[in-house]
Parts: sequence; C-alpha cells; structure tokens
Amino acid sequence: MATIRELARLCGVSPATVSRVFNNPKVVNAKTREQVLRTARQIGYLPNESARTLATKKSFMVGLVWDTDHRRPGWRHPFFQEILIGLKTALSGRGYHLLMLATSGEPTEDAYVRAVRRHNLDGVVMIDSGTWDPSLRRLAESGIPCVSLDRPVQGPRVTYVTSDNVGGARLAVRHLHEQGRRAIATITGPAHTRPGAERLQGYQDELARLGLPYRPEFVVEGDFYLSGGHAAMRRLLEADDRPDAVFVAGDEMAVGALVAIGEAGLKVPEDIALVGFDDIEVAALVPPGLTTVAQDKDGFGIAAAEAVVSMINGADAPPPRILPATLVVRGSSTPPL
Amino acid sequence: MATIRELARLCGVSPATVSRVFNNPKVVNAKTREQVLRTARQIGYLPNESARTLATKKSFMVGLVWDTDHRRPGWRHPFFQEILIGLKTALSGRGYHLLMLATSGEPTEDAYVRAVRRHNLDGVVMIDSGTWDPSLRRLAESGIPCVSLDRPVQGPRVTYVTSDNVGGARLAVRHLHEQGRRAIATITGPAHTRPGAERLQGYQDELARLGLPYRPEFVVEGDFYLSGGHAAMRRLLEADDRPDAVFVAGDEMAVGALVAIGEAGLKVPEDIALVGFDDIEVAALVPPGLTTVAQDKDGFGIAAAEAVVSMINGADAPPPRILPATLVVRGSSTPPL
DNA sequence: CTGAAAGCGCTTACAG
DNA sequence: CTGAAAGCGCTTACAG
Repeated sequence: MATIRELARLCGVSPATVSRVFNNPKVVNAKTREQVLRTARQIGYLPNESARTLATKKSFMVGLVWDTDHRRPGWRHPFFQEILIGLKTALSGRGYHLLMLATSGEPTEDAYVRAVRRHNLDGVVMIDSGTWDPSLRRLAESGIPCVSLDRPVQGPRVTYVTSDNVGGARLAVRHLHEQGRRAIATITGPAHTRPGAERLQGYQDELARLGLPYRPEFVVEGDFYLSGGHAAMRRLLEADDRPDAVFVAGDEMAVGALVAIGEAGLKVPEDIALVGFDDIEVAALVPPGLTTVAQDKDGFGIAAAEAVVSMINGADAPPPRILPATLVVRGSSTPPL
Repeated sequence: MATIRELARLCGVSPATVSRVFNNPKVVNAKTREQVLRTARQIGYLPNESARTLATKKSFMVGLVWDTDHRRPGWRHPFFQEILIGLKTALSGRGYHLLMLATSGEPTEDAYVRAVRRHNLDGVVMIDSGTWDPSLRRLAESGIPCVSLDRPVQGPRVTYVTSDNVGGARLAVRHLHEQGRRAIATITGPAHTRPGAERLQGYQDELARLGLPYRPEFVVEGDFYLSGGHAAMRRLLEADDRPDAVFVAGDEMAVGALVAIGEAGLKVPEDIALVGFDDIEVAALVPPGLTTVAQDKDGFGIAAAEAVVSMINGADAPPPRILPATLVVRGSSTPPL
C-alpha cells in the first residue's frame, strides 16, 4: 500500500500538497494537481481512513443501532429491511458508511455510547425495536447526532422520522366507512410502540368524527407479526357481534387475519373488509389484494440520512419529519357493500 | 475524551504501560494494572480505535458486501435478513464489527477493494445476490480474507458457506414420492444462481434414483419471489397434464404457488402437494402449513464468522462449509394419497 | 516489569 | 500556491 509520502516523493512535492489535492483541490496549481491525480491512479494510492480520522476527528461513518437479539425479534419485520437498504443508499450518496453496532455481550448501559466514541462515529441512526432500554437513552443524551426512526426521543442533537400514523389510520377507517361498513374493528400494534399507539389513536379519532361508537370489544392488540394478527382475528370472530370490517395496524398481521377469516369459512371482502398498514410486498400479492396504508419506505432512509448529515455538519437538530401515508386500495375492501 | 497520555499521567506511569494494560495485561504489575483499570473507569477513558488501527493495521471490522440496488432486489428476500442478524451476532461475539459496504455511485471494478483498503477492513463477507460482477471477483482475488455465502469463488484467501441444496432437494422429492405422488413438478430458482441450479440438480437426481421420468414441461423457472412462484404455478396449471406435486425451490415462491392453486379452484394437498425450501417464518403460518426444507440460518452466520476470523488470524482458507438441510413436514404434503 | 523513542499515515495552521 | 513542522492517539521493539 502506497502512502502519501511515496506519492509525494514520486511527484516531487510535499505530502501537504498531495493532501490538499484530495481535500482542497482548488488551492493547488492545476498542473501539479493533475500530475498527483495521475500518479495516484498509477500506483493505486488510497488515503488511509484511519489516519484521516485520527487527524480530523471525522470518520464519515454512521452507526446503526438495530437493537436485536433472539429474544427481541423486532428486526424480523420485513419493513425494516426495506428501510435499511434505503438508508444505506442515501448515506453512501452523501459519503457516509454504515457501521452496524453490536453490543457483543457487553450489556452495560453505555455500551453504545462507548462503541460510538471508540470508533469516532459521526452520528447514529436508531431503529425502534419496541424496547427502549437505558443504553439507547444514554446515546440520545450523549450529544452525538442521532436520528431515531418511529420514536420521538429527548436529547441535545436528536430528531426522528416517522410516518403520519394517525392520519394514515384515519384514512383507513374513513375508506371503510365509505365502503358502507359500520362495524369497524381494529387489530392494533403493541401499545408500547409508538406506531401501535398512534394508529389506534387515528382509529379512535376517525370513529368519533364519523359519529360511530367506540366499542372496546372491537379493539384487540396484536404484535405486528403474522401469528399475532391471526390470533387477534380469531378473538374478534369469537365475539357475539362480528365486525364487518377490520383496520389492521400492520400488513403482516393483516395477512394473518386474512388466514383466520378463511379458516372460519368467511370471505374477504364479502363478509369482512380488511385494510392493513405498511404496504409490504406481500400486500399486493395475497388474494384478493390487501388494501393498505402505504408508508414511504425510501423516504425514511432519505430523511434519516439528511437529518443525521445535517447535524454532523453542525446544524441544530431539525424538527421531526412526519412522512405522509397514503391509501392503496385493493380487493380486500372493495367494492362497496 | 481522555487520551492514553492523560490516563498515564494520572496513574504516574508511561503511556506504554497503559497500553499494555489493555493489550497484554499479564506483563504488567498487578497493582499498577488495577490502578490503571480503576482510573480508566473513573475518567471514562476509551481507546481510540482509529489510532489503534493506524498503529496495528488491524481494524477489527469486517465488511459486508450485499450487492443491492433498486434494480437488484436480492436483498428483499427475508432469508437474507435472518442471516444478517446471525452474522452480526457471531462476529460481535468474536470482537468484530460489521461495516456495510456501499459503492456510493462509484461504479468502478475496484470499488469494493478500494473501500476495504481505505478502511483497513480485516475481512469481508459477501452475500450472493445472483449477480456476480467484476467488482466482487476483484475482491475475491485481492488477497483479503473473504467468505462468500451460497456461491463458490476463486481466490487466495476465500471460502464459502452454503446449504446442502442438492441433498435438501432430494429430501423433498423423496418425501413427495413417499406420499404417493408420482407426477412431481418443480419450480426452480433462477438458473444463474447457485442455489437455483443445485436444487434443480437434486430434483433431477432424485427423480432418476426413484425411476421417475424427467419431464421438461414439469420444470418452470421462478425468481425466488412470491410473484415469480405465482406465475410459474399458473404455467404448470395451464399444461395438459397437471402435476400432483410440486417441489418449489424457495418458500416465498411456494406461497405464491399456494395462492395460484387456490385461485384455480384446487386444493393443497388434496389436488397438489407442495414442498418449499428455506423454512422462513411464513412457512409455518400459511395454511395448511408449508412442508419445506429448512436451512440452518444461524449456522450460516456462525460458519461465516468462524471462517473469516480464522483467515484473519492467519489460517489458510478453510474448506467450504456445507450446512445440512432438513425436511420439516407440515400440512401441504400430508397425509399420503 | 517499565519507559523513552520512533513510527503508523494523515491534516493543518503557519510562514513564506 | 507550497513546504516544514507539529500533532492526532495509539503500539511496540529496544534497552534497561
């Protein structure tokens, strides 16, 4: 591996000049600049990022906290995977790499903060896995630029990105009402997750606006996973009074609900209309097509990357970004009764 | 951020001694060692990894090449997500972090090699996304310790981890035969992917062993995704002679096939038995339960971590690891005819 | 068991 | 526009 000194010697200039060619090209004479660039290409010179980071205190690396282990399967949700790729792409377009932070069995409260400091990470993105342990709080309070997905957090240089969960849920309920449904139940996400709570809120709000009664027996909590949606739907079907529509707060759960309805000998949408949330790939493919509230998955990654990079560059924490959610109508809720 | 000098000063020793406390503790006097450790904790000293990497040429970071963009949706497959977490966990247990490599629109052949060298990465894991472009070949040939998932590659310090795809496919076909099925079709993965080709091979091998004829019209290529399985199944159903069983080379495709069969007014397993491959979460949940060939998802991550770390520590490239695949019997293939 | 010194490969005021 | 020098925070033979 060639170093900056060798390259400088080859070009008959000082290392300082070579450094300027890469970091501040306009200040160096055009001729020498070209020569340095050409020679660098010939000998395959690559700047050593560790040395740069040591000298500049900037690593151009962002940490990803995706708090996962085998007891917390939050990461299994396909929605996160779709966000991850968008985030990686958006960051790399801005010159940043993504380091997956692992606590390596070091279960102390400051595990993440320590990892971030040791590696000179410039910022952090955290994916809400439903848990919110002290190590995340410490990270948010540490002063490191921090963007959280789907969860508001307190901290000096922290912001978050989320979908308009309340508005999206309202869209879903309004749509079901427009289709002539009046007994509209909901299968919620876990109450302790932000999206879970907000989508329930939207359901309640829209019910109120429409003048429909709020019926506690029409609200069953799920877990965002297929099996939870299946179980929740069975509970709804066991009740004396059956709903004619269900707003399911996540597509995976909605597929589980679909299955449960089929097992009960009922049909979607004839007997029960269904609207999901997320618009994961399977929503379009499962018959009769799942009507759902789409989240802007690429938008998550882009907004998170923008926010963290702007804070890294010295800006104050930008306000939270609430991405619009849009209704995608498919067969599970149409035609009207 | 406290440095090693400050810590040394506080303890009345030299930086060299502090360094030894962290890197080679046994050579330093027990008393001073304890004092250094205690003081380090008090002032929150953390070694600067960039400086360490610069001095030692070891970064304790492994790159992940997951070659993805919006045209190549390889990453969307839920199977990869399950592997990723296992890999991260296994690596972090061995003291390594995972850096997601992005080419940031730098579409040169040596983009990955450059990224690896610039960041002093100790090794690399590559996930086969079906494409195999020159930049991956260059990486494999570069001399950097390299582990590939699901694809054999040539290179001085390279090995790979895969499932026993041939054996697994044979298990599936044999099982269908034991259930009394004789007209056994297959929906394959893309022919240019290794798992796709091998599972087809296993299908052919077992057919031959059982004395069943190989019928080209019973072989339809899919894409490993739900929609591809759906389309492939429709083609099988359009033919004059309908199969009574299908070995589908991936669970997502199998779910698509299940849907297509239902749409055609046929039933699984009564009319057509189905066996998938992978054992992703949905396999257990979709009615009537998908019989499938399970891959050892945690095993992938562990084997890859072991292999790359052993090469980093100077060992020769270990032989390829072929993980056993096991049959998981559910309702889609039972009871026997 | 310990310290002084040199070095890892860069960057960046400072002076010219 | 350019160079010499100092410094980023560590590690590691070497000498004692």
